[in-house]
Amino acid sequence: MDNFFEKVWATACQIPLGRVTSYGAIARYLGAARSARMVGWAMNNCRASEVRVPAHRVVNSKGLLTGKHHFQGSHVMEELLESEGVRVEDNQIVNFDELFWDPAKELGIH
DNA sequence: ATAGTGACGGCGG
DNA sequence: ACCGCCGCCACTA
Repeated sequence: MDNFFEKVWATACQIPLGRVTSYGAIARYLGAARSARMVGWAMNNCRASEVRVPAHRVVNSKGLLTGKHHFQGSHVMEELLESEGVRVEDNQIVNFDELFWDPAKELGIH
């Protein structure tokens, strides 16, 4: 439907395995710096997408898994991250600053 | 049409 | 460094 959602999904799909990013980073990359919440909404709507979106690699700026409740299970998000080598401790990604992947920095500033 | 809410983020106290 | 308030945008009651 809306191209914005597809952009968010496409950006999320660019996240390398074992790396993570934040809603705000994606929002900035898409030129909608003040619409971080919309990115979250797009993630919520990603189930409508025909493409599998690694929404578990997207967290808030603090590396907190605030959206895990929206997954099928309450701890699926953690296990997915753990299976990719990302250490999660009490809804908090360990070494978040080191695992952080900025699309604007890696893919180029829009 | 107005008000409240939310997978966020930045700024001020 | 921690806590709280405000701004943003789309959706729902």
